[in-house]
Amino acid sequence: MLTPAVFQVLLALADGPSHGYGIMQKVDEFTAGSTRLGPGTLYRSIQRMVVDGLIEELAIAAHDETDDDRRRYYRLTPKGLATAKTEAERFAALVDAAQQRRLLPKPTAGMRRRSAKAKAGRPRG
Amino acid sequence: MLTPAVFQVLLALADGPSHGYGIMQKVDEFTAGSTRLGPGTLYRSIQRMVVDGLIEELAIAAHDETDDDRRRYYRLTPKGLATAKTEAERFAALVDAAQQRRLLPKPTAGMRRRSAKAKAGRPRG
DNA sequence: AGTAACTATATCCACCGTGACTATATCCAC
DNA sequence: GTGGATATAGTCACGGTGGATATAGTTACT
Repeated sequence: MLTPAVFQVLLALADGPSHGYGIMQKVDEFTAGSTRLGPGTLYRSIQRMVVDGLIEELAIAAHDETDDDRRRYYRLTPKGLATAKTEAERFAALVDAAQQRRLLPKPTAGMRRRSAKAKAGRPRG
Repeated sequence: MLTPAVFQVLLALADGPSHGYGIMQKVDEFTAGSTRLGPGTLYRSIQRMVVDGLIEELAIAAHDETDDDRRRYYRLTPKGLATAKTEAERFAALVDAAQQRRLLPKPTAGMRRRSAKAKAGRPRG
């Protein structure tokens, strides 16, 4: 089982490569402030994840050498992506259990997911 | 933020009152073995939750005095129910984020994944 | 140019939840 | 009554978390 912080970092990086501070902000977004990822937890989690092969640091030239020198960019490894999927399924099972117990409204068709996007590119099958 | 163990106990009790060992088994069910709640964590969590007013112990007469004397039954308090709902929403937001990032298939209308076997779903992209 | 606020990474420490093991006792089947 | 499952509970080491702190580069404002 992943730690919450690790899962959140994986989720943030599933959008594309980012640096520590950027990860923090993304996590802030999709958790709507309900969970805050402090710097201590964040950077320690990143270090552990690199060691575990879930993420890898990008060379400076790989993103954009013109931006802030201090930034260190990371991206998901295939292993990290697979791990994120597995963990997401585990979470989905819990949410499912919560729905069955009426703790959450069951998702009805087209209800409150992001409404404005009619585009909806389906995951290519 | 709730600890994972506490949330699982709340989820188990959302089905109705149960005792410690029964809670353990229910958690085993809806997590499909992906998370195991050991006795140490379970009973300590229960104690904490009683103190915090999330659950309360039932008097023996309240359930069935004929069954196992050792069993101690618990049920959700209104506060526990509300807490479970809040936490479930937090989890749902994470699952939502995972879906938007293609880590999980999006639930399409009519395709309700309430049965556990829908797990694998579609061959990922 | 000076300075304040924000960006960015990193470490330290106390707290506490977890997991695994162990202990104890009761229930049920044989 | 013996054995295995049921049932509750305590102990202990491990480690993730949160918050504070440190340090320094960047940007905005005057």
